[in-house]
Parts: sequence; structure tokens; C-alpha cells
Amino acid sequence: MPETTPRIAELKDHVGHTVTIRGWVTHLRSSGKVAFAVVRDGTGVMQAVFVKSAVPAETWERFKELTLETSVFVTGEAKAEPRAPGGYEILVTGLTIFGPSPIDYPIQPKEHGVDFLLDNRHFWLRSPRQRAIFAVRNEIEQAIHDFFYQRGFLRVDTPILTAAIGERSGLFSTEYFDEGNAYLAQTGQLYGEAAAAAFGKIYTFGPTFRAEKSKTRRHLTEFWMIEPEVAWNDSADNMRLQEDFVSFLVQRCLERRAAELAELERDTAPLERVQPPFHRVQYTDAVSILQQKGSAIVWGDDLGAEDEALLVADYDRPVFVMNYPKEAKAFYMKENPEDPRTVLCDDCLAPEGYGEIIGGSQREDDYEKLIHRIREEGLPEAAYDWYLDLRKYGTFVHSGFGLGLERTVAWICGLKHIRETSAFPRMMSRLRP
RNA sequence: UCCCGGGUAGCUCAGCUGGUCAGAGCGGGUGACUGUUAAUCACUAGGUCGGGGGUUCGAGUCCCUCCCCGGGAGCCA
Repeated sequence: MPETTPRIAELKDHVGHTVTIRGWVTHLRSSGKVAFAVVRDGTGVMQAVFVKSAVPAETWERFKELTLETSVFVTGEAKAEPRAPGGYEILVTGLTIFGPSPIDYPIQPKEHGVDFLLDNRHFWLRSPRQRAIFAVRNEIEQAIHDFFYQRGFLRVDTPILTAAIGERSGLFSTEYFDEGNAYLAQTGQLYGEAAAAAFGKIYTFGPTFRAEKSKTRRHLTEFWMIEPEVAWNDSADNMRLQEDFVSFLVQRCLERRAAELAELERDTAPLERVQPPFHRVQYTDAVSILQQKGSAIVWGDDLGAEDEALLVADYDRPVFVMNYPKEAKAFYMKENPEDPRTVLCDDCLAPEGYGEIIGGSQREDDYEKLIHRIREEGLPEAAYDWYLDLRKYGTFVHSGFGLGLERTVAWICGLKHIRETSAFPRMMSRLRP
């Protein structure tokens, strides 16, 4: 029988055969004449069993050199064993230490504080919980591409270095040759609109940056956003696309990542209910509802975090809040013909207190109204010349939205804080590792 | 930026109205143990109590100040 080097998840196909597993030691136990090392390789864990009377003296001695996170090659016969973590173990005949790990490896199999874990994020990623989160994140990313590919969208990658354009909130800037300052993109949307006029249905998927001094469980300074933009979709079409999209992502995780959601102890019942149609509430009605519930909100205010929670509490699936006052929203949103105080937009609020995961709108397609809004906001008109051209040369009805990837991952995984959804999260006071 | 909470051993924390209050568990070291599951048991090493200043006979403990972290608000995805 030839020796093989399966990954741990494949061990079930090698029972009774001699294999070599390559991985990292996560747990060590010994009791005189039998010793155990649990080994992880990213696909799972398995137990290496050392029996003093059955291994060469040299191998028995080498076991004592093992420490947490030593990288090893362990060779022996694979067998199914219900007592073993992962369900399989190897009766060791050979042990090679590839990379020793000093005894002060910081992460122990016990509770740690968040600050300490984030300082050691490069090691924290090795834990089973983190692996589960990133498997779900990966599933969502793949599902995003599948969803849009199936519907004939083109993915367009928009620039990260931009001149000042986009949202109002904080910008990261850097010197850019003789062109003055460049800013890290806060959104790809405006470029997405140009692409939609060229290709019809497009989406962007990339990192975005916000220099907001936010210290909450829902904010990162660097996050990934999915932004579809569709020619000839009005605001109602836009919301239908959103509910189909969000439901697709959730159902896909339920189908293919049940094991990881179980590892995360996620109650999947609320996720099962995420099916179209989502509830729709006009902003103006939402204000009345909230006032009846005792909120101090007045017409014109944006919904606060408490207001969002109050509103969502009545529903068992995501909620659209539609058509906000113009002043509360960005300049590019289309004026609502039925109530010009408002714009044709929607926020999609996730259930269970996860808050806004999508902001979407129909875009202003009238040249005069758009330039009026740009002036009203005091934005640098010259920077928007090409954007205005989209209305000047063959303007078109179009709409789109932005879905925050990390917020979506946090919601689907049931995480308390968004920081765990990013391998190396960037926050106000965290730039390393 | 504002409002709360916190900073004591490598890690997680306990230390009451100021007076053996320098403590525990885990981790480390040494030893025991032939099926462990964050193994167990015995012994053991390990600390400018976030920094600075003040009150006091005496300060982890009270006061001032600065720094750092967490939670929330605002802003947003």
C-alpha cells in the first residue's frame, strides 16, 4: 500500500491504510505510556496516538518536544475512533517535527479577551470558530458571483484610488503625483452607473474605505461592498432584486454550510424565514409607527439605531424602509414624483438587531435636478463632470444598491461583532497585524 | 467627538468602607500516571497593581491628570 498524504477531512477514505498527515499540533496530553496529540490542517482535526510500547524509542522521546502549534508530519495507520476529536485517529509509527513552536505561543485553549485576540489575529485565525466564519464568508462570496452570473450581470471592477467623489463621510487620502490628493474609494457606485449605461446589468465587488470615527460593533474602516446597478430598473424593481439576492445568499448558506453554522451555534430558524417578499414600510409611515411606540423621532430625522430595532421587532424577516426625506440621503437619489420632499430609496434592515445591510435607490436621471442637488450639497461640481455626462448623453432610468459583505456575514453567522468577519479587520485604532 | 465600563503574573480574573492584599485558575518548570478530550494529581518559579502627580503615619484601594482598551451615541454598509 503506497503511503499517502491526505488532508484530515479525507481520512475517512484511508481507514486501515498508512498515511502521513501534515499539520499543526493543537492539543497535547500524555499519561506515562500513551500520549495524544491533536493535529489540525485547516480541513479538520484528528488525533495522533503514541503508544510507548509500539513506537521506536526515538519517536517516543520526540513526542516530548511537541508544543502547541508545532508543525509536524505524523505517519501511521488511520482508524475511525469515536473517542478521537474529529472521529479519526492515527496510530503513530513515525513523527517528523517540521517547525518547532516556542513554548510561549500566546493563544491557549481557554478564554481570552478581545484586545489580546486581535493583537494575535494571525494566530486567532487558526481556531475552529474562525475557520467556520471564513467558510461561511467564502460561501457568501461565491453565492454572490453565482447569483449575478446566472442573471446575466457583468462584474465590473471599479477604481480604489479616486478623486473626491462619492459619499459625504470621512475620506482617507494620499498624495498622488502631480494630481493633488487621491482618496480611497468609499463606493464604486458612480462608476457602476457609467458601466450600467454601457453594459446594462453590472455589479461591483470590492473593498471600500470610510475614515469615520465609529466605535461600534457594526463598523469597520475597510469593508467589502457588493453594488449592482441596473439600467431600466426603477425603485420597485430594485427592491425585488434585493430581496431575491439576500434570500439567495441566506438559503445557500443553510444548504451548504450547516456544519459551520452549527459550529457557530447559530439558531437557523430565523434564517429559514428569510424568503421574498420582505416587508415594505414607507419612511413617513415608519415615523408614525415609531412615534406611537414612544420614539422621539420627528419627520425629517434619519432612523436611529433604537428606532431601527423598534421597527424590525414586529417582523420575522428583513424590512425595507422606503423613500426617506431628501435631506437625510445622498445627492444622487431620484426625487419621488409622488412626494418631492422625499427620494426613491430603500434601506434593508436585517432581523435580530443586525440593522442596515443594504442601502439602495433609484438614481436621479434628470440633468437639471442632479446639478441642482450637487450645488445644494456644496460638492465640487468639476469632479462630477463625467457623472453629469451620463444624464446629458442618453440619460436612463436606473437603480442599484450596496450590500455590506461583513454585516451580512455577521448576521448570517450570528456574530456579536463585525470584526470577526474580517481576517485582518481595520478599525479606528487597529492597523496591525 | 460625547456618555458609560475597565487597565492587578504570559492569559482570564478576585482583591469590601485605605491597615499581612501581592492572590486564584490556566499557561510555564519538575515529577507521577497505558485511552486522554480545555486530562488528572503533587511540588515549584513568576508581578514597577497602565504612566505621572497629590492626600495620608500608611494607597491596587481616595483625588487630579494623561495614555490605552471595551460598550454605546452620531455617521453609515
